Amino acid sequence: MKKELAKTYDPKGIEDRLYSKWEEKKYFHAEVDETKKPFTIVIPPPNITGKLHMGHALDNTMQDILIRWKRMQGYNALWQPGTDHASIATEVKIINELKKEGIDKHDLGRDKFLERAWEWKKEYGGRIIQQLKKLGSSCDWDRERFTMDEGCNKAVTEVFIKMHEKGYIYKGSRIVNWCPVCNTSISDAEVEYEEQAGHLWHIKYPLIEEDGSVSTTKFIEFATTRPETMLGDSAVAVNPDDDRYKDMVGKEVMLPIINRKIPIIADSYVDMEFGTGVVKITPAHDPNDFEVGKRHNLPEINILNDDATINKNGGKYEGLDRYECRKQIVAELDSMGLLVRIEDYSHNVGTHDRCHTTVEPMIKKQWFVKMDELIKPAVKAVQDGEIKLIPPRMDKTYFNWTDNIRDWCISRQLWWGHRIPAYYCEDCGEVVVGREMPDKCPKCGCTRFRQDPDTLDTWFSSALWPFETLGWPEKTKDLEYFFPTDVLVTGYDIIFFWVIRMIFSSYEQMGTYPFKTVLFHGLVRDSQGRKMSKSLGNGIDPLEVIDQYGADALRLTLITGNAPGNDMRFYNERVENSRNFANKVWNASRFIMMNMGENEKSAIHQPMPAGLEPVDHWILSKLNRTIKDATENMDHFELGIAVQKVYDFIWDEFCDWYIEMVKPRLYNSDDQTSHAAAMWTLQTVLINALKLLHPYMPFITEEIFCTMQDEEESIMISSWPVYQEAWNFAQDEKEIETIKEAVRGIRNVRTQMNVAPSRKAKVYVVSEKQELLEIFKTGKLFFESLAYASESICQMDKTGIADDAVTVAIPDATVYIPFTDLVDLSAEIERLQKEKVRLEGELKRSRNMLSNEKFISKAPQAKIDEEKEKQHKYEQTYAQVEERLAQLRR
RNA sequence: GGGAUCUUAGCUCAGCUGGGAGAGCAUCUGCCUUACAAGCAGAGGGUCAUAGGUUCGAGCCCUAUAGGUCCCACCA
Repeated sequence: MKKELAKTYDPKGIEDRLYSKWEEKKYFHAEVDETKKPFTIVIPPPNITGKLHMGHALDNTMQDILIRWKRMQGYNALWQPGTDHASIATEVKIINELKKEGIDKHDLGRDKFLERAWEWKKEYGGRIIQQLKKLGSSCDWDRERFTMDEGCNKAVTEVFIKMHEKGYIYKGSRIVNWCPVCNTSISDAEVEYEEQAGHLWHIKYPLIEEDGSVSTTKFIEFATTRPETMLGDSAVAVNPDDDRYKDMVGKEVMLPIINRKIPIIADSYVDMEFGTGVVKITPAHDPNDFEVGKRHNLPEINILNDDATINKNGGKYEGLDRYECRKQIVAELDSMGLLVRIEDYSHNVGTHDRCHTTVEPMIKKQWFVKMDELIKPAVKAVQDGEIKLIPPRMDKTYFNWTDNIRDWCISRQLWWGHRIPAYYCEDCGEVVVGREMPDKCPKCGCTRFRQDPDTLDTWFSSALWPFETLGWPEKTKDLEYFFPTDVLVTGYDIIFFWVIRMIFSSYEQMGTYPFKTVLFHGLVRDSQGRKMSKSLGNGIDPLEVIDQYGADALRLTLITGNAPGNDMRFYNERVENSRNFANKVWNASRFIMMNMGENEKSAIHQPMPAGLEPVDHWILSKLNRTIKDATENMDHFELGIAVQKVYDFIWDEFCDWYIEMVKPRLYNSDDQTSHAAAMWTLQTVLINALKLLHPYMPFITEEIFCTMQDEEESIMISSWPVYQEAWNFAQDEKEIETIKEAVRGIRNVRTQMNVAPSRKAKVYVVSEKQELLEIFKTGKLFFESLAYASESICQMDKTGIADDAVTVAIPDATVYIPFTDLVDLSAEIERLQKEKVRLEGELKRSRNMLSNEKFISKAPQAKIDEEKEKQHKYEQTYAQVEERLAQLRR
């Protein structure tokens, strides 16, 4: 069979065609099959707001590699895909879209808003899926899910109810991070701290005298970064061990402006070293103060509305924005003589990671998940190694989270998301958690209910992803067969958001952990090591890279030279190298196909023919080792190392040596046996190498595989190569390495002596070891061709070799090349004489220069040194040339 | 403040359990040799951050120092 390939590999057209073929043939689809072992990966669902970025490309390439590899190994491989509703991210997008149309979300109303959101989902939800397909992802698209589809909604409701029944979900009053712009509470993890220049206002409050009057002489001084919160102060605190204030504890101060008497309390939270050692306590607007307030039973006075304007508790300041209020309060305190001084102060301010508004700590009624019990099995899983994190150092990050776990605030004041299945009795306020609106109130018997307006944190549904996608809460066959999944591939940045929550949710609901291994990757950064971001405009669009270089090149680039969990830099030169490699593979294949006879059957299922030569054994042996090593590396999730080995094998061993070595045999049709052996080996090695490469570069390998042979219809369902003893030829391997040494040595000599490529020399291999000479004799043809030798003569001693022969030492042997073979004697003498004259000229010039007093005294030292060095070099070369000339004239 | 991680060739990075210092790009020198110039053959270039220690032996283990990055917490 003889087929032609184009001269360079052009991925355009090929990729889409092959992907359609795979989809049509249902290769990605997995069904329960008890005769096979399952291998399951569940995709980290990309946001429906999303466009494929480099992080996705990396994440999904890694998953696809694992899935394709396991599929080839005979596993029933399922890659479960889907998308995430991403509540706040999507809601913000839609709000912005509405804003452009001049519509406010509240004017639109909840139902209409949700209609818009679903339209959004319909329009953009599929976009990223198309992009994943471009990458070559072999997901089972028949099973595509969405975190807010009916099944997931059922799962979420079920989990909420069960956890509520068990007491893990409760409604509580807590300080939450409140975003006044998004009008919602946000989790700790969504708060970004920014260093901001601010001020420290030193303020004093007057003490209350014994007789109840406000002192005009005694004050207590403290510092604050947020003077406006004084409106909600309910105490002033000092450290109980602080001698300076010991006698003041228990007394009261007068809160100015508001004119409220508040106590001076002692609490160890106060740091004596900081400022004056006094802190004002505002339980409703500071998390620490909240805790202090709880300990001392202080009133929690909320002074802010949800939009961060002052509420009625702020008295005359009601209605003002928090910053405007700050200004006015400072001014008023100043006018009262209570402002001591203002200090510049830079401190960390919490901001909302989506809109960068400064978050406001506020007391709110929210739904929480109690974490202390739930987290225990999640800790144990990693401690006991039941879940392996790769790289293992991620354990530390993991435990860092679990050790400092706080209850999880799961309610969000958003519309787009799973609505909380809690209902409030309109009459008595009784809370009923259930699958649907209750008929009547269990407490007062009335029938009027309203559902909790809040939705759940988007991670609540993501936490159930590994089992809800397989049918839970129904008891499905899929669930029984494919769950728990095998590997989770994700970025280390969402260990807490997602990984931990999946682990405890799965353990709680399923009684088992959701996966056995978590493979982490790092961030893809730009060429300068910066995060790729929209605001910097330094993002590289994976789709553009695919368009320019092909998906295979992109995939290879993302995997090569990167270790698990490490960040990587991305730049085009690296992609070019990958593209070049693709082209290399393409051309090697093209070469092999060009040499296949018109009606020659491919070697794919042919047994090893007789007459294989040592070179053939050598490359089979090398292939065998590559199969073993690469597979072992993949077993350990060392994808970068594995593919590097395949790359090196293909380029360095197969292309640069083996193909060159067999060329003489291919071009010479006299020896049919030798020719056939070479052809079989070429094809066998290529096909196996393609298979090793397929998970990394699925398109090009498939295209070549299908062009080359008709016996199998796709490489992606072919079998993964297996190491076999029959392909182990340690002796031949060693021998060929010796020949390579010799060839390299000869090439070196030729380069150093500047011998024209067209000039062929006689080569003598001299060794006392008869076996070694035999090896050179067997490899005669290719040895001569690689060493540019006209003839190679193997002998045990130096008889007949001229004295002027150039020597190349290799282990156990010496190679001699007659000098006159390499260089034309008279021409060389002529060249050397010319060189001698030139050097004499240079030396004269240099000597003149260095003996010139003006030059020595005025030129910069560097210049002089440089000239001296030059002179030295000339002198050396001159001596060499003279010696060489004398030698040649003899 | 706590933690993690990094510091290896000019650049970007591999280097798995301690024993050969490596790749790609860049540079220099030859080659358009009938698979590939997106290529071939060669070359130069590194006290593996610094200082100690453990070891027969350290890029790899330990301690300290310096610098970079990231995460967490956060003091009014």
